[in-house]
Amino acid sequence: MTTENQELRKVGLKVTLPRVKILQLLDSSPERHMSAEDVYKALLEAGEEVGLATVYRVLTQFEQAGLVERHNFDGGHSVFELDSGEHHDHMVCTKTGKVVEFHNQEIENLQKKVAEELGYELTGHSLVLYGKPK
Amino acid sequence: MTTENQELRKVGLKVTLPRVKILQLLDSSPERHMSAEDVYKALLEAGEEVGLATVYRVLTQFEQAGLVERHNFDGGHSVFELDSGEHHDHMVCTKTGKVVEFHNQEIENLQKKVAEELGYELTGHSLVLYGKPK
DNA sequence: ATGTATGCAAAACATTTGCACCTGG
DNA sequence: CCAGGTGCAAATGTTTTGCATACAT
Repeated sequence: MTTENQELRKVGLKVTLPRVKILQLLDSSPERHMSAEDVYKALLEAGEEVGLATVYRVLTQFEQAGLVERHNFDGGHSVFELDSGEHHDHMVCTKTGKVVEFHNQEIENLQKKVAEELGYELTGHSLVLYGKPK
Repeated sequence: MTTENQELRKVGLKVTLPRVKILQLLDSSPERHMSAEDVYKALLEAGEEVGLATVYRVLTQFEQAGLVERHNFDGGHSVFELDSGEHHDHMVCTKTGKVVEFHNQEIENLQKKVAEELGYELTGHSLVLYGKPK
């Protein structure tokens, strides 16, 4: 029984071919941040027959199950990445579209402080930096 | 000569009815953050005949001219707000959806620092905090 | 077997664009 | 007058959905 199968069962999803293939792909791809289209094309190239609609459905299920995170970067489409369990933010190269992950505890702390000064308990945040290579 | 006309001329845009109306609306609306659809509906309700395509074109021109800022919050559509000249980020109340603006120079500085450590020149960023009232 | 998942095509959105007509300077 | 702006409808790109078929348990 593979790791993927166990992960799927753990979150209450039936073990089906598309789900296993997509999970494997996200796990093994050198590019951690993929759009639904990216996933779809990668599977086709690997000779797997999966419908684009299924890719969307599965990724959404994975998101709800906490297996992946969905990010709405600029550009009109969402990107997905396996939830590593370690929180991080993203920096997007405006030239190549490359996504770099980073974590800065100082920024995290300041966000919490800002929220509290405004009278809120911070429950989440989205931080994306855009820049060009220097 | 109204303030709106002057602003349009200043950025090199012809003074046309749709542009003036949209600028007035953004200036006077109690809700500073509006989608293209919001603007379109508000104008219709005010008895103004403007095409949705024109709203999009005008808002895009305003953005390029620096009159408004476009934000891609979660939810699949962009929201626009008049550029007050003072940069700020947003905190969204997860309970009421209310949007609060804030500015924190320390965070701004850290973002720049992070980008540079990653080898990029920071050209933009998107920071949205989510929280519930305490 | 049987309820769920899938694939396909069509629908649903938000946004953009082509084009004939209208308008501001 | 005439370059540029507008309205409409059609095109676009992304994501969702309806439905008949295929699959997991």
